[in-house]
Amino acid sequence: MEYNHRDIEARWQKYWKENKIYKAEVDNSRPKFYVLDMFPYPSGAGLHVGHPLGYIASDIYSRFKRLQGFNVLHPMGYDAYGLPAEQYAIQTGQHPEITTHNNIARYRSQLDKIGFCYDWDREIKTCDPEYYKWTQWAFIRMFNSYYDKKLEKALPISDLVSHFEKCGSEGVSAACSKDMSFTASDWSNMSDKEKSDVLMNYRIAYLGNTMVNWCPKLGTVLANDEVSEGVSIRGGYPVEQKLMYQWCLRVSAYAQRLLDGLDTIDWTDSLKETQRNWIGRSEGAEMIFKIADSDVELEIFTTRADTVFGVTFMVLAPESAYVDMVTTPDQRKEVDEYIKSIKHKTERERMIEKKVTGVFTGAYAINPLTNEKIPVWVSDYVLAGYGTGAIMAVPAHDSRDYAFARHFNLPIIPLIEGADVSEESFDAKSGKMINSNNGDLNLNGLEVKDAIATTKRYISEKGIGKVKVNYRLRDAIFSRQRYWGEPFPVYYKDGIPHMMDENKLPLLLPEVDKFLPTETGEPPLGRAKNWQTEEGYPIELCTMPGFAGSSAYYLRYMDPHNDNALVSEEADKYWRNVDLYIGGTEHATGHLIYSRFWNKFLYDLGIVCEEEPFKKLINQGMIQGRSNFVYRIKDTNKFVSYNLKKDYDVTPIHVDVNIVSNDVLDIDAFRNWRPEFNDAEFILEDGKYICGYAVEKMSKSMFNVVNPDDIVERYGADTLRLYEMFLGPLEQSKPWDTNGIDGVNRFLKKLWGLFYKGDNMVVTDEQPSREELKSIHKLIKKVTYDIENFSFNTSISAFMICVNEFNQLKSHNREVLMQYITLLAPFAPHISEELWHVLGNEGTVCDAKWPVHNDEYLKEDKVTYAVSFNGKARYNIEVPADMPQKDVEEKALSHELAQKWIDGKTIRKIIVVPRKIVNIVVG
RNA sequence: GCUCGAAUGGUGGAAUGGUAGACACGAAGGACUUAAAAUCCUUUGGCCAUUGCGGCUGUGCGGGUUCGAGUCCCGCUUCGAGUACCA
Repeated sequence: MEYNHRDIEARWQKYWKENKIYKAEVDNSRPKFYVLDMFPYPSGAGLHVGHPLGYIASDIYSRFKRLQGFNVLHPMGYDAYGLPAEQYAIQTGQHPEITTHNNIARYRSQLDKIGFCYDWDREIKTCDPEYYKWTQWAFIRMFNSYYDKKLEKALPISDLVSHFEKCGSEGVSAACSKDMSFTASDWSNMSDKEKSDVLMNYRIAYLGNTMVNWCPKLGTVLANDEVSEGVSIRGGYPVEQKLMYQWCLRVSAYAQRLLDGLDTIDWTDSLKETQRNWIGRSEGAEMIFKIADSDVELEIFTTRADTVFGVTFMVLAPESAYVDMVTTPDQRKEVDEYIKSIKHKTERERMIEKKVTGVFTGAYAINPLTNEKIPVWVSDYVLAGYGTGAIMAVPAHDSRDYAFARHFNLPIIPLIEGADVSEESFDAKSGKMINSNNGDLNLNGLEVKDAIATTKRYISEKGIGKVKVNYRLRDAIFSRQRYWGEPFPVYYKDGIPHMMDENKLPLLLPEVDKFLPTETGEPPLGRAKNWQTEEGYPIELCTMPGFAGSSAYYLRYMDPHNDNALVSEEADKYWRNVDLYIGGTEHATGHLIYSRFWNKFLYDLGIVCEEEPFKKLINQGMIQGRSNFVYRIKDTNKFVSYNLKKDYDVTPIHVDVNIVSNDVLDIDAFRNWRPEFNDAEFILEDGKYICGYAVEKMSKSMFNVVNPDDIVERYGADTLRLYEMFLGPLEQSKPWDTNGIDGVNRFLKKLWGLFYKGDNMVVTDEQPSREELKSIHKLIKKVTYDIENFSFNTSISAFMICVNEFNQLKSHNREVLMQYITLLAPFAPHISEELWHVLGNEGTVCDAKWPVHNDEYLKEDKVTYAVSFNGKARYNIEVPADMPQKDVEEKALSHELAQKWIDGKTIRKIIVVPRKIVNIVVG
């Protein structure tokens, strides 16, 4: 019997599906293991061979854990809301739901062919009302909560209301947009609207006026992680800053916990570092600078409290509220003009120009340590969104302040010994302080580090500042002016937002005639008929962003059909959190922050029992495309082979990689590929046309997309799975190259050959030989170790070596082959399943037990030592494994070649590394 | 600019501080075949020697630690990823 992957794979996939082999249930008698893939956005292009890389890895690990006796939860679903479906809907009028469902069906059929062990009964789609009900529910809970900074957890907003009723804002330690101060009677005298506004300042999901990334081309707001270098990540359209009244999530309240939590989880250092940078904790001081001849006080944040003696001017962000407060009448016109000129520049333009601009406000501040009057300027290099939107400028020790001072001729005072500030600023945080003594506070001679601490202490005591920690992490903007997203469960009564009754969820996404904004510029939901509550109150027109649906999907998988809770207590207590999460790094500052935030919030509410959602995370590398080129001689239809092209004037042309094999062009296929190549002529080398190649992104336009379906059809899913893993280390990015796939396919055929010679089964039943046992136990040890370390490429090498050994030993032993098949089952489940039955087993290979190696079989009778002189290996000696060290040394020295390398010199030292090396030091 | 990561044959890549290049692809030669495919065998880092089967050299560059460094430490170069007026 031949190895026929088509028959085997189709048959077993059908069997697994019909018998629900991979169904997972809560089972308190067995330990759980939760393996999760980042669920895909089902794009119209379908899967290419790069997509399943991470899925194959997680599938191997899931099957491995299952064989080890764990109860494995391994689900899959779809992140179904997203811009492409909506853009497509705008162009074609087709409802995004239809597009999305078609794409999902396509993804599903592609995934099914690869033989994953997903429990498809747990499939979820974020656009399914049964699912997004819980996204809306979580939003309501966030609206009804505030964050207590002292207790470091979210609490019901009603607690805060009771506190206001009793004591006003006194003693409140809640995370808020801006500090507020009012008494209990102030509170009781407030109107409903005023109370609502005050509470908005504290809610975790709140409406706020925030500077947002507005993308005019997409007609919507974007979150910080959806923007890169001033353009939208999806589409690459310019993004500008705009003040808008938007729903936001108070992620910033969780900044410290998000930071601390990183120490408790097993993620790569680089990913943790990315999150740390994104959270951007900086310890410093907040200080007050009084404005001369005015009541206004400027509050600034600095990490360099030691440099106050060198502050020679202040700078305000153009958007700062301070600007209006301090600008003098005679400077008013100039300041207004400057701010206007900044406003209609996009973020991108500002960044590209990098020109020093600014304007004097006419006001002077007083340096609290020197009592000197220093000018207050406005400039766009100060950001409104960070700190207080105002800074103290120390040109000698900050390059931006330095550039500004140079440009506007402001004084520069060096504060660190030996710092030469004639050409550039001295930004280093080290050195001895100078010029820093006002009689009361003397920093001179101190190291920068100590000077910072001393100054902090001093300003706290004098009441001119306090120690403060700042975070770069912003609140997440949660409104999108789009159609294809979760509707907010919010209605407005007298202009005050109210949450809908949780029991009436889900609030279904309404139908609209077009997927565009209304004529009056309202979001597409403005087109929905009767978009109001039963009582006639209008419902929110924005929808939620893409990350809403993906923030808690891993919890829903635990209990996907529960209509009464996001996840039941029983399911949550059992499955707890994700033990292994596999996905790309691109979500480092988006999904992976939001999910952690969302989970921590639910943890505070007592809904989930683990504070971190993803215990271990592996980032699989990207699979790039490998494009092929043909070289057309200019102004002809003649193509010259790669190594001969230097003699001609040629234009490289992308050629479909599917008609190229090992860089050799299939000439007939090429002629048929496109009409203009029908009569193409070729200059060949050795009778072949060799193509050039380049590594590029995998995309249709480069003709380098390889579809997994084609590989499965030709070689089989098992070969695809093995080859994707064999390609290189999981976490490394690498180009797809179909050259070499024959190697793993050959391996499977060789394996098959251990069972069948022609049509005869050749499996034998005698006792396995010592060599066979040694070979298989070596493999058990290696493969177990490799899977645990995600070194799938090297374990496949080990499988190949073992098959070659069996072939040499002419080994067809049933017992040994059974173990081999079990080890291979995670990698190549179909052929393993088939051979498992060939060996006469019932059930499925999933019922097997993962073998454990026995060191007894790995013991050698004899050991080879490499004998080296001064570290340079010269010859080998073979000795009995249990030979004492002294005798090994003697044997090494008694070798016929020993004298040659000792060569009259004396032996200084002999180092014996057991079973490895004898190093003889001579000299 | 800052942070993190990487650099090993023609190619993808192996090497708990212990004989660098496992395994695979490709290439070359051979066997089988009328022929091709498939399969099997041999060779394959470089240089020299191959009627002496061995020698030298070699993991981006320069130092260091060590009996011994691809691996550890210091200083560079190049490439990749992330991030960026964050005070």
